[in-house]
Amino acid sequence: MNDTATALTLQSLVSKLSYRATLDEADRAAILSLPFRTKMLERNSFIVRERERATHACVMLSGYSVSTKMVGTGNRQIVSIHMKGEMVDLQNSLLEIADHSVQMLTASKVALIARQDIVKLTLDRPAVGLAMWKETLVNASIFREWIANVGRRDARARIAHLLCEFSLRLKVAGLGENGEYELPMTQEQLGDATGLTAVHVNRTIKGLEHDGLINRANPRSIQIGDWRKLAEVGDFDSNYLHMAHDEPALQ
Amino acid sequence: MNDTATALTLQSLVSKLSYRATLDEADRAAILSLPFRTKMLERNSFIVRERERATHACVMLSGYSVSTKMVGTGNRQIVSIHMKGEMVDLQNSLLEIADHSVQMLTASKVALIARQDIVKLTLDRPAVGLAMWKETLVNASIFREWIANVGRRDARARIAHLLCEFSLRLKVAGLGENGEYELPMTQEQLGDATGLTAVHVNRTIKGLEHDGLINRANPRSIQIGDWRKLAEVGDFDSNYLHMAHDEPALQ
DNA sequence: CGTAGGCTTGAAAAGCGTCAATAGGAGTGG
DNA sequence: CCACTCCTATTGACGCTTTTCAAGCCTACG
Repeated sequence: MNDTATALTLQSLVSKLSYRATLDEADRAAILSLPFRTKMLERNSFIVRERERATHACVMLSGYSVSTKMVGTGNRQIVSIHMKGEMVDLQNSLLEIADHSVQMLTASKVALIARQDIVKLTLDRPAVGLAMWKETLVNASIFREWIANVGRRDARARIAHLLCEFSLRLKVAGLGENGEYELPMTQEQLGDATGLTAVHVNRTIKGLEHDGLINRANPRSIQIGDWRKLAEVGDFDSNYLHMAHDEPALQ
Repeated sequence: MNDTATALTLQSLVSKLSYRATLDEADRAAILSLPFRTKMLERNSFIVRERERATHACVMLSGYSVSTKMVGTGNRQIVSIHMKGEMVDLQNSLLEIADHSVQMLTASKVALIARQDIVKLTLDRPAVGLAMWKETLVNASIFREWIANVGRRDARARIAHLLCEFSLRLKVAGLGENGEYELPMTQEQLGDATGLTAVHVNRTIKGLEHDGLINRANPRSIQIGDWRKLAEVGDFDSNYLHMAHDEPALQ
């Protein structure tokens, strides 16, 4: 399972965890030697569904996925989006009963890691445990920002904020440059992420475009026309992403 | 500093961490011997403010506090509430620059623990690290539910949901019985937690009262008249709190 | 070339916010 | 103990943002 090809597979996880924590050689080696299996998942397929028992965490190797929750009225709320290199579903697997679903936005390749191997790694290499814990804390910080976004900003600011967040996170993931990127979601999904309807998302995006804050060659390709203004409209401050102070994406 | 009186101070933290994780005697002893100092904080005072450098985590020994974020328009969003026995501000202290403020709702006693002592404890006793990590994961789960609450439920459901959450959490903390408890916040603060205005919170609560879902001897004392209906209106399912299956509060 | 999913637009309704005024209660100082 | 003040709760009228419903369009893909 861990042949040369796949020995590099978890390198993206090592990089991710090294970003905010100090890991020594033994720590890195322990991560790379985690037992895992890769899996190709189709668009719209689920890694786990709310209320199911989750047994594996997974690392996104390509594509995008979202964490979602359904509410009583049948509406859906997207609570986070996951990109290449990110660990998904630690929450569900460590806490056993899933409190949310994880669904692919695009066809994606993932590496599955069993719950007990994560626990064992944490106990054997506490520095790695601390690093994963910090990742969880950063995710929690993003959740807090999303609560504020959905709770206290109007539609225009919510969308602008999300576009700014995407811009930075995609840049860090190597999926966009100069404020130019492909939106990873439909307008309906943008609505699910911002607590708006698809109709109103549409009107709001067109409004931002009309005002020159963004340009769109087609509905999904975003080019930020005026970062400063967009960030102002979206009340965006990258602090909550807890990126390194010398992060190139922040320059 | 750790005399007999204060040796029991962190017992509430031991209990909290033992709730979802397995800790042996050495683990418990290590937690109890954490260096700390206690502090009495006034109502409305801050433990830490957004963008400041946080150096200490703290354990709530009495009273209530909230984590808040300000948005551009001057509005405030409460992103979580903290009760007796809970660890606050791990996020801020481990990640260094605070992404939110923590403010007392009531006069409260807290125990302050230095960041480096938490890190050291994690590295020395990885099982304790795992336990604290799990607490962070549960908090993250609550954040996700709040995103869904604020994003996809109407005012009536939001308030009903929050009242249900309070009921369970206060019962677990020993601060309420039979769906009867004192609301730890004003209607303005309820609005900040649910993304509504104080005026609309007032109308909504009165609506719930009018329909017999709750009773109020005075504005702050809540008695849930019909738990089942209130939970239905609030689309409340306690799964996201990740309580033990045999938790008495769930019976 | 036909179909389905996503995008766009309009009109009307609903929910919630804003503004404004009043009332109640707890704490403070005289 | 009373008067005063501040904070919180309550209520009404009005307006605006966002939703809902409905229809048409575009584009990728079979």
